[in-house]
Amino acid sequence: MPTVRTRFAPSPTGYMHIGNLRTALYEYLIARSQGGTFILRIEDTDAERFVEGSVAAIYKTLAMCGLRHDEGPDVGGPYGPYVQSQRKEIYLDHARKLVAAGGAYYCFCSKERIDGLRDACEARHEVFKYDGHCKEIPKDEVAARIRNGEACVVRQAIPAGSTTIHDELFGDITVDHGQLDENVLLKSDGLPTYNFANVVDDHLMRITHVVRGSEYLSSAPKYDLLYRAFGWEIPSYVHLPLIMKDHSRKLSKRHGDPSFEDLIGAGFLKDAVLNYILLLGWNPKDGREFFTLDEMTRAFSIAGLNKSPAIFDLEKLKWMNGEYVRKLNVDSFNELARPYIKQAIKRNDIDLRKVAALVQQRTLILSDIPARIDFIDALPDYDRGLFVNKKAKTDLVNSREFLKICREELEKVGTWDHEAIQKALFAVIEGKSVKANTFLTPLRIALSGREVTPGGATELAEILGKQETLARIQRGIGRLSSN
RNA sequence: GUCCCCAUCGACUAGCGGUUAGGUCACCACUCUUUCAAGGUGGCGGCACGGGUUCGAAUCCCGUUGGGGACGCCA
Repeated sequence: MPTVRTRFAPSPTGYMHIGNLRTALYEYLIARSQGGTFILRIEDTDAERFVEGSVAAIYKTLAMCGLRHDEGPDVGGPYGPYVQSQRKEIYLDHARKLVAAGGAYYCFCSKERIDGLRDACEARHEVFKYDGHCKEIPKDEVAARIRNGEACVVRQAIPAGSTTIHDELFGDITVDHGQLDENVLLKSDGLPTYNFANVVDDHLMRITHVVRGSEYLSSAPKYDLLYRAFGWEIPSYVHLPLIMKDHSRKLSKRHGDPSFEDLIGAGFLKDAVLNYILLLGWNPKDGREFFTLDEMTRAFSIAGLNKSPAIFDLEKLKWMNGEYVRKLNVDSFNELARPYIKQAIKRNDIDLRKVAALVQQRTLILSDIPARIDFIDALPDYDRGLFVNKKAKTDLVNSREFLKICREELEKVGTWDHEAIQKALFAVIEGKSVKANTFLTPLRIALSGREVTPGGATELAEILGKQETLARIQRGIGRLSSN
């Protein structure tokens, strides 16, 4: 059995879409799970849609996600070049061979004529198909017209009959050739269309598993016809279900849906994103949900792929991201969260590592961090109504009393660390037969001006420092004393 | 419109003739707690519909409905 070879073949037309990344991931996994080879090929045959910088984005994303390719434009390989715009001669040569073999023919129809045909069809509510106008031009006339420099394209010749393709996921699908259009394979600029370049390259690069989105499923019979006309072996097809925004719309940048770059920019972890999209169309059958790339490679099989489209659920991604954030070791989290923490905290007397330790346990996405901790920099204005909490059994009166006790006790604390603060306050709590919650809530409110905070009262006090803590307590007492 | 594909809780899914239809997210309740999270416990909620086949259908077949995809000198 030949080794499995898959390829990721993106067009450099913009950012990395979630659907693209998932396709790349599955292609990588199909290859690696069977000890195979993963290839990167750039499909840049449409000069008009080329976007500067998108090839760099492709490299960056693949590298970031650990989807290392064995062959590609940047790393080379035995079947290069791996950029389609550099393979022009190869396509031209193969187009000639295909014409000679009867699988294609030259077409001299102008774009205007085709457009006219298309418009007429549309007016009659019919599906446009090329009318075969140039199909029967004699060979010597074709040669003469080409010699004269007349513009032409190469079209696929579709014989009568029907084709049954085999897909690893969808099984056998039979299509009558009457449904198939004789599409352009080689454009008048000499560059191939996807239909042609894909077949030629996949064959020449020895791709064993052609993995792509299910939007290509209905044109697969045309590719089979091409392989056959060349006398080539047909590869295995794996058409993947689409990723949807909701029941009726594809996930797409146009609708404002996030790209991979967007998600990373919003504070999602790449491991979480990769793990989440793994599960959008594939499952391990044993209920496991968390996978490192290595674990994915070991667990993956085509049998676990799903046929129906999956809706991208940002809520579940957030949950999963939170799980990943919590599992991060302290140093990694520190490094990742530091920019977000600095965004909220400008003071330089705050131990940012301690802030990070608090915030790590309750962060879903990194970009949520600043809003949770900005009270550390400056105490926000707050309503004294915050001191009234039914569950904690606090009200204006006992809050004021407890804050005064806090002030007294904390003033006496020498070395300002968490242990000392806790010791001082809990000594009072134990002596007063009051719940810790009741006693500490007023302090937490006074220190933060917030109902919800990362960390408890003692932890906030430690981070703020003695002076600031006492000042804020004083301010709380002031709030509670005025009428 | 034509052709192709798909169909289990709101979402992701397990199930491949006999299950009280299972898990995860979300939601709700309770619990734990120095707030909120996290954790723990429980709950809500589903086989699109109609025919077959079968002793027995979520599972197999047909149809209906719904949804998606394709129909470019785009990929």
